[in-house]
Amino acid sequence: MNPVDILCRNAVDVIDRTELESRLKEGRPLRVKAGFDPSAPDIHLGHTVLLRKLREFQDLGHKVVLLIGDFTATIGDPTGLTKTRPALTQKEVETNAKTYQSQAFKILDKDPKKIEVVHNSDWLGKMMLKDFLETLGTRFTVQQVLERNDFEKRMAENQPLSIREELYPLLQAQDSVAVKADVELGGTDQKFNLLAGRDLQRSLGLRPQIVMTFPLLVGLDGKQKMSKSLGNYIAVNDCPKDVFGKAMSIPDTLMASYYSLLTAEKYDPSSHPRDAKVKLAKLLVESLHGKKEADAQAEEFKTVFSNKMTPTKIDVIEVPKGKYWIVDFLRLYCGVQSGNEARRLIEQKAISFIGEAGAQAGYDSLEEGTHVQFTSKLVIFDGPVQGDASFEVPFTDGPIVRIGKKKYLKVIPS
RNA sequence: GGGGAGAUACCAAAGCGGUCAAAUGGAGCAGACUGUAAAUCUGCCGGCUUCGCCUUCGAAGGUUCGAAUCCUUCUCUCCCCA
Repeated sequence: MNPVDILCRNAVDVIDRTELESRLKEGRPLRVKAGFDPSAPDIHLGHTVLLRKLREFQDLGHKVVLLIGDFTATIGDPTGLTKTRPALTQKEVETNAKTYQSQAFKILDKDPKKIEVVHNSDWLGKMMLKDFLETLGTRFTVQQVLERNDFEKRMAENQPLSIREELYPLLQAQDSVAVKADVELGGTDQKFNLLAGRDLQRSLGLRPQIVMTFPLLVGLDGKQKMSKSLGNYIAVNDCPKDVFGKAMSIPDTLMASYYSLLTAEKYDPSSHPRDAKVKLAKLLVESLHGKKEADAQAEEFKTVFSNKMTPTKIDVIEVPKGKYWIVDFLRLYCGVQSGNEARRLIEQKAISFIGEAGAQAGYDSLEEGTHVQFTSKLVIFDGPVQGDASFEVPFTDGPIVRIGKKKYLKVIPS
């Protein structure tokens, strides 16, 4: 494949492709900009679609300008939102910005010749109101900005739209001028902002950047774009187990797009959906945590879900010696939100104690998989243990508490 | 500056004096089933050692035996006119 085809793979818009071709022929490293607003502490696979593309540019010898939008994050990109985005404090932004960079480097090439990390507070933070009004304020009209799809939508739905949000695209455009971008990448929802950069450069007599947009990765729910705030994401920093598990939970219909946007492999629609998904999950774990983890997770998944066996690695909880009422026990040590939540789980037979019983009263005769049942006032174990809502810690060998299908906790007396 | 509409649980949205811990949908959790933690179906979904009690319906006061529902002030949002 020639470089242009590689770079344009998966792209939705390339404005303009012939320009891109001719600029690639100039034989110098192009400055390829992509901006990320550190609005949440971690980045997810949705971001990696762009990061992977940036990496392709790097591999072809170009220079990535990774723009951390620490200034714009305090504004809040209104893209795709139907309501005002809460602005972050300077401090939150700073913390997030740090983690962003290290996470982005999981995908990007760290060679200083191939990357430049910049923060837009360096120029936007210093911009005087006068400069702003003269440079940006005269080059865009309100109508142009309001053309934007989501602004239009918000107006139509009588949702608030703050002036600050409205100015966001202008700031992003200014970023392109500041970093002298040859190319800027973004999600399809960024098209307007990216084009604003192109317009501004042109109107300032600079070479307009080439704009490339890429599909938004659909989140785990199969409906909305992957985003932190919707909770439908796989984070770059998720542990291997979560990456694998979350990947397995995507709807089948998403597999083709995940394959093409997140892996180098091709999706084979004729293969068994489960196998295809296992392969996908492995590839994703591998890209973030390495091959070894990927294989291990695949094995583990088979054990726990396909063969319905107890997982090999279980989180351990330390519980001080003493007697516990089962509801308190779940709430205090097992991460159950409230007493009512614990009751519900018990009623729904979601709680079981697995393992060799110790000699202590309360659960000594529990069989493997015994259910703990809750009736109006008393907690009654299914087995021979009667009417007592409590049980003892320590155990000679603590039981494994199983909550639902997924969560296992090994109790260790402390 | 003038006039109108609105603020309900994680989100959306009913309710408009007691039967409201608050309909319904989505999200979430659990269960059944399956090809997986897909899909589908079922149950749960403020808190509390729970036949009961406590705290919630923008905020603060007030009317009433009783308020998410009525009144007053305040805060915020939207629409129309200027």
